[in-house]
Amino acid sequence: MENLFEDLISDGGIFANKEVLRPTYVPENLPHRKEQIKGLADILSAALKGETPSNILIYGKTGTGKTSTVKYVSNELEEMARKRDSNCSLLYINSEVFDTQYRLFAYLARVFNRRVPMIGWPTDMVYSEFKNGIDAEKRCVIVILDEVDKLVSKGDEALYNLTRINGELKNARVSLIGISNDLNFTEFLDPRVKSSLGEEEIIFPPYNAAQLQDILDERAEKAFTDSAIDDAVIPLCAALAASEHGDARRALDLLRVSGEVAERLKSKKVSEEHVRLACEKLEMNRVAEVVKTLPLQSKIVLSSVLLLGSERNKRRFSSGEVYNMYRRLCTHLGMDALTQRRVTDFVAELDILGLVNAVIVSKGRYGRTKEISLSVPEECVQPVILEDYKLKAISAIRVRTQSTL
DNA sequence: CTTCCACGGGAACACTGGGGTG
DNA sequence: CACCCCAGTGTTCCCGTGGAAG
Repeated sequence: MENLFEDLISDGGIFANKEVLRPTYVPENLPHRKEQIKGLADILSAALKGETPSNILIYGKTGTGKTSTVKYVSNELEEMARKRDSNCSLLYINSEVFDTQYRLFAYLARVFNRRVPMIGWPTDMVYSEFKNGIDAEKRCVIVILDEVDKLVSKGDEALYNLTRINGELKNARVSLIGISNDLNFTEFLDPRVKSSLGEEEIIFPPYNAAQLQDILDERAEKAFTDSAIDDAVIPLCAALAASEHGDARRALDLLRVSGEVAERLKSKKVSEEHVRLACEKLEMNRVAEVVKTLPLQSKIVLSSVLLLGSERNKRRFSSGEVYNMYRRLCTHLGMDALTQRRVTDFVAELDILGLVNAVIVSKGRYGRTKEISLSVPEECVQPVILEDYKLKAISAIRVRTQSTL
């Protein structure tokens, strides 16, 4: 009797090491980023000489290698610091996780062995705990704030304090590296913060198709077994990703999923067809993932658009229609409806997430609305929404409205 | 030019989960 | 223990505004 897993683990030998294709993997060679690596290293080398490096601001869209580059350079720097016995450390902080002033300082204070609760204290107290903690010995600390725009969206006080902290320290020195997806985010900053944080700027331009191809080639070498992929596969992945803002992460995902698809289809080789399937699958997953993590109210708003779509034979609806349907849904579900104002915010969010398309149109004499339409296939959204146990009752509405047609 | 309706910015408020103090 | 302080989040309230049909 053959074991159930026999087939599944004796892979067709497509992958040699799949980890290489994961976004968290930091390669030892980053193609087409020589300039940025050198720039970063030049600035940070000051830390090894016992000076304080300038603050750095790093710009670039998603998947342009910002995080990988910074991590790579940090590793090198830390290694050298260890060799030379200089007290210099780097702290990587994802500002999406520590997205408020309080949380950021509380985390930093904890890193320097101060006991600080994650909520409850006045912020200035947390701040001075952190300050005392870091100043306890002579050292140089480089704080890396990834996705720094997320932190700024809730006020720039945190950054303001961080950029001024050196003036209050006796022993330690702090420099900052801010990483941002948004090229314009400094516009909302206090000018003092802006000039201090942006002492040095490094830009990561999107990769073009040829560069993406180099990246993929390099990784594919390690990830796949010999001649497991068709010659056309990598150029295709590169081209598809390049058409979407040159996102290397996406290109790598595409390549990995293509391989997985081929594996599942028991194919010996990854072909162009597999890439196309992978592309669809990724898009489906993306939508499903986004919908799943939506807040409850937002799901209801989305359902309203969905229901309107199945009730009338239209695709675009005015915000009034959507809001009415939303109220109906809420009463049906036995929950309190939010105000129209609030719902417009949800619609705007859904718009940004790309689940819905909303355009402001002025109907002259008859005022102004947003025309809202679903911008992803219905069958991607519907099942995911019904997964939410609080929204099960929606399926009942659906049946009823259809039978009244 | 008026008129209409929802858009969307901003202030205010409510609530939560934690602190310290007497 | 009761009580008030604090940051953070989600919400409502208020209101000025845009812009084409009438």
